[in-house]
Amino acid sequence: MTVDPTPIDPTRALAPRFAAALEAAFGAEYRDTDPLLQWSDRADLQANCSLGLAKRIGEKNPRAVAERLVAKLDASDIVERFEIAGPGFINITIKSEWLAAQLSERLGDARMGVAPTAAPETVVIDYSSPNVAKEMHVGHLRSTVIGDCLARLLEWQGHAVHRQNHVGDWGTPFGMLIEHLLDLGETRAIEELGVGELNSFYRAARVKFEESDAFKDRARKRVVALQAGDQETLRLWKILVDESTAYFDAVYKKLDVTLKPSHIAGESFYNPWLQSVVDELEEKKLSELSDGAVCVFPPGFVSKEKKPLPLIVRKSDDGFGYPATDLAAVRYRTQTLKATRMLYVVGAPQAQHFAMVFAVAKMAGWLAAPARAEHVGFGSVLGTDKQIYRTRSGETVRLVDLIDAAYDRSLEIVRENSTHIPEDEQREIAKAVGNAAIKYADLSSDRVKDYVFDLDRMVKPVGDTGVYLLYAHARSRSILRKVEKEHGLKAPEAGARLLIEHASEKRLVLQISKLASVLDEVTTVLAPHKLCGYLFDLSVRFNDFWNQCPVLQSEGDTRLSRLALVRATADTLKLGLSLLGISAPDRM
RNA sequence: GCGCAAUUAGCUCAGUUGGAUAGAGCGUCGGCCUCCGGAGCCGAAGGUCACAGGUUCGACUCCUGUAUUGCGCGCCA
Repeated sequence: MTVDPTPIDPTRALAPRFAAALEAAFGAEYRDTDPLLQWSDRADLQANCSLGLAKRIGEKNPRAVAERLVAKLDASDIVERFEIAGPGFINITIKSEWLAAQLSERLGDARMGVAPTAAPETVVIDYSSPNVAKEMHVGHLRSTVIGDCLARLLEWQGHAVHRQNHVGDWGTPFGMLIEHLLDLGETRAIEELGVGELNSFYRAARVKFEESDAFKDRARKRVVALQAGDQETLRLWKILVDESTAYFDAVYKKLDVTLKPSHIAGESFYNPWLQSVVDELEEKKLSELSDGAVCVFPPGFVSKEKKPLPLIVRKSDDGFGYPATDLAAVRYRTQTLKATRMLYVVGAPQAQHFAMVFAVAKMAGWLAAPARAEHVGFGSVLGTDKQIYRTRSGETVRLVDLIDAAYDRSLEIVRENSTHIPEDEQREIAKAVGNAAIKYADLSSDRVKDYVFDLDRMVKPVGDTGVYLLYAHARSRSILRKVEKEHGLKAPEAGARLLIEHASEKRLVLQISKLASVLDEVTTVLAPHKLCGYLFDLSVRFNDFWNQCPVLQSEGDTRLSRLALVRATADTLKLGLSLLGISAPDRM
């Protein structure tokens, strides 16, 4: 006995019925016409295809087209009634019994009836990418949160996901960083880095570099030694990398992010292949020498005065720039990791850079169908003054300070509202609340736009916030706990009888039924904010149901049925939140 | 100068492939506790979808132009 992999979603269940009706009414060539099924605020669903069809058929009256279509529709098991409205919209009311049966079958399923993808891929997600010996700041927040969400989603759908943390662990700054480390002494340097004092470490090195010619000279020589593979220099470099890795790991744990040290494949990782990238480009006659630098001029990219825009693969001083590293990474990911989909979760300003890298990679044959790469760009984090988010003194904000601030505010709120919960559990809840606040605020608006970071707003337990969703979830769990304790009733399992009687119950179940198609859309267009919107709507409908349909006070089949709805809601919220990277406590 | 993106209610944001009356949240005002958790719910006020043209049965959505803002544009990553 296998569970029907067809999702509960009535738009999917109806799609083949429409295809058949379109063929019956207008001929085989109309079978594949999109019925344009949409969720509707005037009915449960609406189909908008009649208006376009009328034109194609040459029928003047779209209402007549709708009538012919409805006459051929065989869906009485799913649909209670079709109504033709306005110029020819088909409004659809779904049978409550059908919805109930669909949901009942999937009750208690860990995937809420959503089947894994039929076409699993190997997906590389490049995200977070902090710099070694440098503080993580708000700029890393978005990449980390968005990338981690996409990684969870795609993995859950059944894809093989490779998380790739492309940390900045190579390049000229390491000359001055290593020399500064030597000045401090290894022990003290490790101490400083160990407690996360990366800002002051980096800044001190920078100041010396700018103020002292002697230091600058040492730094330059050190860079040469590093690139030449000098053992002692590499050992010192490794100290910086290891200390930073431990620091990043602590931040990820704090933020509840799935990145681990093993996911790090930084710039240095690609060093062995940089020359061969250049060689291969030269062999394929794709590159040319321009002012002493090895450049590729991908077609379609022009700078000022219509000059072709180069991707500088090797600089005139023979050093490799980041384009070389990025190209080596593309080649590694398609050829070694066998990725067919690559996501680069990097700020929107780098759109042109990635467009050029991908174009060159295609020219070189490193990025060929079915493999494709997508730059998952995102906007800047702004302060409430609409300027780039900074501290009052104008410095960039440390990511850890931000997380801590959210945690502190959350703890205040939890202490105020959850006096019945012991203190150690309050702290755990506050961690979840703080992370929910930060992540939901980041994920809930269209990622490509800038967003305003407003801690006061995001930790509020009211409104469209992560905390509101956690509360809805905790309320639902509270009922399930209570009914078990007071009445000895367990949460209903698959097959339980569901009675959808009240309008708010139907609205709730319809919302639950959308999960599969929402998740599909979210991973297709890489838009976590659509999942946020879905979960917010679900919470609103649940709270409405809560107010209108008493569970514990009801009896018999009604109570069991409502319990099932509570369980389905709780499970859906928990699942959806977990895919966003947010953990939902059972009580708060 | 060229290119990319953005512009929707006082504020922060949604708006599906071009579909009916452009939706939420916050804030404001007014209601709902003999009721499972009030961190909740319901209602009201609030809009020339930046502006001007165009495409069509129909435009927040597509096209052109203008304005404003942000970001890119050969050896920093």
